[in-house]
Amino acid sequence: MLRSHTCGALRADDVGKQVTLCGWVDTYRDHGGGLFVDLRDRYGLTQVVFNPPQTPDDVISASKSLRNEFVIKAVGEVACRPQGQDNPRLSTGEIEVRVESFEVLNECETPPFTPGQQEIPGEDLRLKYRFLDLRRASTQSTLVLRSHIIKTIRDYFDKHDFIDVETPILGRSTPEGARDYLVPSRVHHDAFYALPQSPQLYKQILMVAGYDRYVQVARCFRDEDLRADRQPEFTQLDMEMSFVDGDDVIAMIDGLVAQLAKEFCGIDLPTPLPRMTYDEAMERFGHDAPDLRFGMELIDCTDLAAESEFRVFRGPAESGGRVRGINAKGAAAKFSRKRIDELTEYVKQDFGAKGLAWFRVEDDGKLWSPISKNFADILLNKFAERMEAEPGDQLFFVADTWEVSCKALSGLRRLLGEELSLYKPTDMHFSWVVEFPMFEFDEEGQRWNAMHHPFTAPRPQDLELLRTSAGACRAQAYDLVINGSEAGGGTVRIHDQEIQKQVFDLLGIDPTTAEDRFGFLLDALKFGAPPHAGIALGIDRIVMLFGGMDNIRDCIAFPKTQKATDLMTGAPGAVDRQQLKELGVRVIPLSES
RNA sequence: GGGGCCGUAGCUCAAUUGGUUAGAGUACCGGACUGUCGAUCCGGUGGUUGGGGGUUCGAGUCCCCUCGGCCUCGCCA
Repeated sequence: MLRSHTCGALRADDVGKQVTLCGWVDTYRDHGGGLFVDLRDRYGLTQVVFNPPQTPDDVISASKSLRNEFVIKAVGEVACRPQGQDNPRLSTGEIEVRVESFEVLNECETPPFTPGQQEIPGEDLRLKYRFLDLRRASTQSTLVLRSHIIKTIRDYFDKHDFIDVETPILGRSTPEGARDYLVPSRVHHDAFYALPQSPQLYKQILMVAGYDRYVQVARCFRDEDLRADRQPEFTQLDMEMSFVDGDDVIAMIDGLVAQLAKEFCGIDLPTPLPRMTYDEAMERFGHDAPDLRFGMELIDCTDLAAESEFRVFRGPAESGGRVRGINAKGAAAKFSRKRIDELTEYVKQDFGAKGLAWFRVEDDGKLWSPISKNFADILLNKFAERMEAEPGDQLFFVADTWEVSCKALSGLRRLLGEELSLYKPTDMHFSWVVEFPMFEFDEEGQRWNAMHHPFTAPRPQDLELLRTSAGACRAQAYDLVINGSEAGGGTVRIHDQEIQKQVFDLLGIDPTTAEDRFGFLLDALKFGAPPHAGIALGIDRIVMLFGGMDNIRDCIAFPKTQKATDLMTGAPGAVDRQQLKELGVRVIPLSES
């Protein structure tokens, strides 16, 4: 060991000890006669002092060459700081190390930015020089948090008799779900592996194999466009249980979430966590992962809209659409016409809404709007009553198809919730959304798609609907929602071949295709598959939410940019012609593709 | 593929309606200073305003193309 202590270890108790510290020069203050260095490692900062009489003259003059981010080893005695010169902002602020000798372990070129500086550099620079960015205290504490969260999760499942089984990274492409990352096979011309989107099929196989409680911290890959909370490779806490139903899985995760909340937020979370059906979530919030840190629920006014002469409202109301509104309580003064125009543009551009209607509630309780002349007074009063409008409120309405009204209003609700500070940044809310639809209709392909995946079991009482009305069929599926983010999702799996066949049939997967794609799973189901269910949690998102971050890149050591590149390594990059030849792969020029 | 924001010194930012030699803080270099902790003080280096084209007497500023970063719709569970 080159060091006797870390830079976060020393306290007043250690005064008088001879110590050796190693670390990076976080800042230095040259006083001519002497020099102060804040020496940094991942445990903290300790002030090391190059000053007479403890520090010999030649050592002091040598110390003048120190610069930011030099790596040094300093030997000296721990001393109390002079009276009144404690630094209460440092945990080591009562002491300092008076240097007797030191060694530069490595110099540092003038860095593009320093981890100790006040301003955080642009994200592109941080990603290019990730090794510098990762030296910053805040990124280090995030990765420490991540490590601790994962340890808590692992311990929790270990305590509950789960076993950790690794599954392959090189697997087989399944056209379901997201776009696969492909890896060409050298040995087999014209054949490709796919990186796993999740270990879904393997964990079901493990259930058939009798490993009735499986868990894995699994890296997953999806070749889709990125978002603030989506990376092309990400980490799931994947688990599966046999001889259980959905409630058992939910209860198991409830226990885990309560422990995480206790340990990392200091919250005593009552369990079971609240549950809401998908249908209720869409009706009340317009979203399948509603942010329940605040209210401002969607209120249906379709019946009232149908009574109006206003075509914009009456049209959708009479043609199967919906007219719904949200009430921004007491916020009318905060919405300038310009801001309302921006919000209108937002719902139009992002969700295809035709517009955004709005009313201000006047002091006399009457609704006022540029469009209010289109409504009889008596009808306006009904709207006001339905919306629980009080003077000073601002109402927004979207009149459109059910789908557009959900998307536009939930988007608006999320935006306004943040803008109007309807919750504290430290608030945490955990809940479940359950009973998702089994299928969603793909308008383009004019066919049903699995909402989760094709092995999701329908609710027992909905088995009949598989034949009669697929759209109404609800799944034994459940999503964990934290602060309006989908933090995880799982299902009870089909273990009955007959039901599986029906589902495939509905999805338009014929027996030959099914056999070709999932034959191994169907085989396994024939050989004594126990009832099983499971879930996968998004570790990155959970760390992001627990750490109060708004961006998934900040809790991943080496994340990718929005265009899925790594600015540090330059990945993805061109490869040697010979490599391609071995793989039997030829690149089509961009102009031809 | 669509929409939006951004790109000026190593870094963080400023620059009036399109107007003279593009500034500040910090970093860096040199000097001063015996206790600082965002040290201070004095001096200095540092710019293809992301790149290309255009409009104009004149472009950091306006227009077009392009590259890059971020947010978002589509996509994705």
